[in-house]
Amino acid sequence: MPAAPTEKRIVMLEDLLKNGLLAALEKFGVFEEDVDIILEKPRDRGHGDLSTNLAMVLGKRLGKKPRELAGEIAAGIDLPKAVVESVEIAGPGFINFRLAPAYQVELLLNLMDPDGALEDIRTGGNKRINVEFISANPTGPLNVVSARAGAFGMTLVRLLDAIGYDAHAEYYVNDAGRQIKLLGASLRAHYMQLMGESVVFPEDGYHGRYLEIMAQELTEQDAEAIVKAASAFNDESFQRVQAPPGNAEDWRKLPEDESVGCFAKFALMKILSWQRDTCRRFGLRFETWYFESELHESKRVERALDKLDKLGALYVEEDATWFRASNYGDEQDRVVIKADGAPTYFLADIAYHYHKFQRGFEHAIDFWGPDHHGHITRMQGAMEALGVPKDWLEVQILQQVNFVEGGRTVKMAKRAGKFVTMDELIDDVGADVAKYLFLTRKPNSHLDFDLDLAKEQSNENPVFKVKYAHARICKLIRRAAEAGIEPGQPTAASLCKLPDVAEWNLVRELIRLPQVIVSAANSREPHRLTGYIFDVAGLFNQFYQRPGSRILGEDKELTLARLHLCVVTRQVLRVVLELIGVDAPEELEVKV
RNA sequence: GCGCCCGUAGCUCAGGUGGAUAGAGCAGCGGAUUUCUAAUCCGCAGGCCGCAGGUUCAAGUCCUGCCGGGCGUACCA
Repeated sequence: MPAAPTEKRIVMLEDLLKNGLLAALEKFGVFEEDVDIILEKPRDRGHGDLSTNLAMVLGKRLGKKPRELAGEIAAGIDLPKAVVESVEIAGPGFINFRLAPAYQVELLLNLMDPDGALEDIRTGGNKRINVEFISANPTGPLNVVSARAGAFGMTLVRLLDAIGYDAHAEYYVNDAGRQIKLLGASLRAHYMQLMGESVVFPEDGYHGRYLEIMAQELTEQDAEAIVKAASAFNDESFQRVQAPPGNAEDWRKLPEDESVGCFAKFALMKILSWQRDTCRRFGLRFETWYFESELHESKRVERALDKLDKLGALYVEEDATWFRASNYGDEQDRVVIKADGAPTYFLADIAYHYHKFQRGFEHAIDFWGPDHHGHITRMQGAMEALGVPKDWLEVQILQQVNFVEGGRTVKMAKRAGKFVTMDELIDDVGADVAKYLFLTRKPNSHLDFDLDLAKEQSNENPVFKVKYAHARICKLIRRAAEAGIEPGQPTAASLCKLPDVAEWNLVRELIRLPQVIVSAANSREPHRLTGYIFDVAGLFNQFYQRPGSRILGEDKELTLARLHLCVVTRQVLRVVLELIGVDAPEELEVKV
């Protein structure tokens, strides 16, 4: 477990500059402990590669005009020319540093080196982090809201792995409680109706068309077919998914409670198989599918309750048992055992998260919908009460997705059975486009997803621009090979020969990759990745299209240098596309 | 009522720990091009960054109060 410094090479550069500045400050009687030197990347490239506001911060204290002070500091600074090409004064008193091209090239080559920049950012020490996302109720097909969660969760898992954590994707299945009974009763009612019996459809039952279809199937399936369907769940995560004995006719004849249970079991089995397949289609890989029913059977729910009780975090009032959530910042206390003796969902959730902690995860990240944000405080409070470290559970709220079709918002309501399913989305726009578009917005902003636009597959779609840039580079390299030029691994000698501004603009963007990955991971904002490769693709296109100059030209050395730049660009695009789970094609068919 | 999120160009949105002239895509207008696959590139136009105060050398960014929109506020899950 190496205690690697964050972004080693970047830090080295910053230390170099800071030490240089500190040395220059000595004659003003300012020392390290007096000042916090901040180096930042200027927005405007004309202002160099790194910049400090030091003179403005110190101006007042030293009784000097910031701009003059900046000049004096800059004059006294001594830095190796191989790293810093120039130090300039600008604006109200900024000191701007411009990096030497050779140094930028070194950073660029690190991106190609397996032990280079991308290894330097692996600072997580292989700590295990649990990332739970989607966890949709198993009462219907996954809808598009889950698609956004899937795109985010999976990308965050890969990002955390990229910075050296051991991230673990998990899906929590709420296969217990009232809703499952309701699901079973709804399916049973549909089935009975098909068999010519008049039954009252359960109040608050599920009206989705998928249940009618499922009931229809049941009228045709025999016991063997049902068992066969269950056998699709032969992998370890799904051991709990079993077909009920017999066939639908047998279930119908059972006493109502048992009958509903059989129908529920069947519905659960079918729906889980849909959800699992949809996740696979979307490129989501869960290490664990965690079943709520297991929590109840293993008595973890009871044990969590006992533990809370022993710690004095519970009390009884009006026949219900309450958790003292208000002691932990919640507005009020919360019920864990209802007056009728049944545990609440909250209690099961406490047991679930406590077990997650006991399973050895050093940190847990949950993605929740906006309708659950009110639960964060009580959940964290319960963890705190159980002695779990305060920041152990982190909850990310993913704001709602509004689907717009024909200029109007499509309202989705699961119980009303009216929603766009994730499968439909994948069918219509493709998994890659959907993933990319979901990842263009930050998690806590509402997202308007224009279905018409996404389905159009027109050039308005940014994902095509990025894929196209990648394919174009592949084609260029193939072309070069046909002409007898094999670029091989890029070299410093060659890259230093790049003559154009457009090329160096691209270089400067490419070498940001490690920082972009680190910041996207730590801020839990994967949208920085899509923004970044969009910019990389744009800068590549500028380089590619610059007037009167081709990449494959007469001058062998120049051609090689530019091909090397292409190779690094391709590498960067690949790394990021892989992080967001989008394919990087070697070729794209151009649509007219 | 209370809590959370959002308010930036006509539209959809970016704008790490406060920095220099607030950016991009789309839509609009005008160009480039006999392609290394044009799903491209260049230019123009478009902004009281919701409003009002405050903090400071410096505020789209931080603080307070409003206004507007979304969501939540169960002995449901």
